[in-house]
Amino acid sequence: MIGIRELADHLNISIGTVSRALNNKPDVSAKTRELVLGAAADLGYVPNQAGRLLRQGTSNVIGFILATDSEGMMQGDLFFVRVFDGMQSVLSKHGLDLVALLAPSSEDPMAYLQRTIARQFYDALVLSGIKRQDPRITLLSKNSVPFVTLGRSLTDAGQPWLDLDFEGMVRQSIQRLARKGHRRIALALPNDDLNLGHIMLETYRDSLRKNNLTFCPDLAMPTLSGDTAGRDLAMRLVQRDDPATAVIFSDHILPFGLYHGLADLGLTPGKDLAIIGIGTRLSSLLRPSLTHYRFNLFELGQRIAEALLETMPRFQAGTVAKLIRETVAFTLVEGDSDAQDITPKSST
Amino acid sequence: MIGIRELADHLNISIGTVSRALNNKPDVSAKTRELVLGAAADLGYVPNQAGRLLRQGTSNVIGFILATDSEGMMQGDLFFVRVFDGMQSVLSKHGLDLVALLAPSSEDPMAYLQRTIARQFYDALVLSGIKRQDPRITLLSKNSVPFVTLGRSLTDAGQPWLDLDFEGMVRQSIQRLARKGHRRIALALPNDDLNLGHIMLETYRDSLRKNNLTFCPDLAMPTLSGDTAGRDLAMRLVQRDDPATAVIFSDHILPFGLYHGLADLGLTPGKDLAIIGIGTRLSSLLRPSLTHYRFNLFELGQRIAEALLETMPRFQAGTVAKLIRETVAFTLVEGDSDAQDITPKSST
DNA sequence: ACCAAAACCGTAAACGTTTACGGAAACCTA
DNA sequence: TAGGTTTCCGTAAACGTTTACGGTTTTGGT
Repeated sequence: MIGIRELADHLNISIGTVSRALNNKPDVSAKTRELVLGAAADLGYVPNQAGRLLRQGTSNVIGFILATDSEGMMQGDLFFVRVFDGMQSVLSKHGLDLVALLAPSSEDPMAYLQRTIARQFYDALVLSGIKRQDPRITLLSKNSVPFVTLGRSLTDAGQPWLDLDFEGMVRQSIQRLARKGHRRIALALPNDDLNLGHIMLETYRDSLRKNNLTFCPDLAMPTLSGDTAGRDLAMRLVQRDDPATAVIFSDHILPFGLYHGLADLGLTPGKDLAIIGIGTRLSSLLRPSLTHYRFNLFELGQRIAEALLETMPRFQAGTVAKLIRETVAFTLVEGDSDAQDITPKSST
Repeated sequence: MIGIRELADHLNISIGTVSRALNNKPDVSAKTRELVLGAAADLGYVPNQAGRLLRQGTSNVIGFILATDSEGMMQGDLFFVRVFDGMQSVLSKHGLDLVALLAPSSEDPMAYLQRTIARQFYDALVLSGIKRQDPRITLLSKNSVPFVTLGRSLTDAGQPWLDLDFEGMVRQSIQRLARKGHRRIALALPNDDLNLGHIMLETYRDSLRKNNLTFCPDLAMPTLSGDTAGRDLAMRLVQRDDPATAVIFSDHILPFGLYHGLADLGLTPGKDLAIIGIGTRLSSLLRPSLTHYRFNLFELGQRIAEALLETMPRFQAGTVAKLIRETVAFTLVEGDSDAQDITPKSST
């Protein structure tokens, strides 16, 4: 492993000049610059990151802190892959690398984060699995670590955030369902300490009102995530005096369980219960086909990366940083799971 | 952010002593050690990793290089989460951290790896998505980076490897199927440049022979991964002169498409075609229930971590390193998808 | 040909650690 | 108490890089 010293000796040149040549600094002639770059390529020189990090306090590495929920199950599963790709497509243009940090399920998230930022390994961080109240945000802010959150929180440190447009999803779903005559539309809510649930609930109430539907508290149903949750939910939706005729959800695993829960009850999705919510590639495998929303995760990743760059002092040269806070749009994949119109015929 | 210098000044002590106290080195009295540790905790001192890395060339960080296949889709999806957790449960005991490296889909894997090891950020690496011939292995070996592969390869640098027991899976599946009268057992093979496919194929041939079944080349079927592949496969299996009566697979997504492919043809899994292969939690959602094998991923992670430690000079004090090369066992989850006995009745 | 300015380059300090080395103090033994 | 041993601690060098500073050479204008 060759260092800048050897490279300099090899060219009979000082290490200062070599460094300047490599880093596109001025005060070095075009000729020697070429020479240096050539030799660097030939000898396979790569700057040692430790030395650089120590000297200028910057590592060119961004950390993406993945949330692991209480069951030790990564939130999102196959969700993040495209997001990463999108981020990297932007970051690599600026010489930045991206790594994923998996908090051990055995360790307290705050302790882990503390340790991580104290190490000073990462130039910036992305926080996911944002809680409604999230002390991690204030911790990062206090230590003035550049960061972006994937998700919104009541804890606000003025940081940029990106999020998926769950409001839009709920609003549009309710409109679709209302138009087809649904009056009893249920909402499957995620873990209560995630802000997501609150956002959805609020949109749900508001949107019901706008469609002249009455809000019924027991139709806003807290739901576990995971494979068995869907079956449970199926029971809770239809085995009651006033069954729901439709359900909206935000967990892409849920419909799998839901479908089978209905099947066990002898019911058919889209006929006995309208189903609509967030999906992935996998969702296309359901029959009857699931009406669901997909997000452009690659684009989301790109946007996160851009927001990150804005937070890093290094990239704010001249231009005043604008605070990126936005939700990314979704596209509807129409299926049969909410196709049926159940409006009572006016002429009997 | 406080450094060792400040810590030393605060105690009117030299930085050398402070460093020794913190690192459990001898040559420091019990009294001052306590003092130092106390002050460090009070002032929230955490050693700067850059300085340490530069001085002693070790970062306490392990990199897990995740494979991204040609479609830019992470191989494994929700597969790796438990593996990570298992690794961390071991690594954290030795003060090591784990990060996941996602190779950008736009970059050549070799170039990425080259860059990564040149940076000298990681004390050891884990390689996944191992190819039958894998130049990455020789690259790491040449640069004498401690590493472990998750998967076997023909390219052998004497490194430790861990793998799932696909041989066992295939062997046991064939036994089960043969016992129930199946004569035409198909095998869904993954991407040809993965070693996995060759291993499976070899076991398949061998195992057929041992069960007095004839090997029929057109039943060893190359299969894409992804959601549509299952549907295609369904066609190819049954719409032919001599349909297969059973199929074995190693891709946990496949059965979802397979089930629907069969449904479209008016056929029922377990009745018209026996299905058995690798599964995950999600697999339990299929109906009729899927007979599948699950691996203890947490344990696999632990084992990988142990193998890693063996490769790191730091942890080889005294004991001679043993080369860990093993497959982890699986457990069978019995379902209905291969339950039916199709042995022709001898008495009509 | 002379001087000022510009262009280029070398020297050395600095980043925060760890650790080899030597010295001072304390302890033990005779 | 003298000498030797142990225990403890401070000093300074080293890791590989960037960068401020000053010096030398070249350039360009008169």
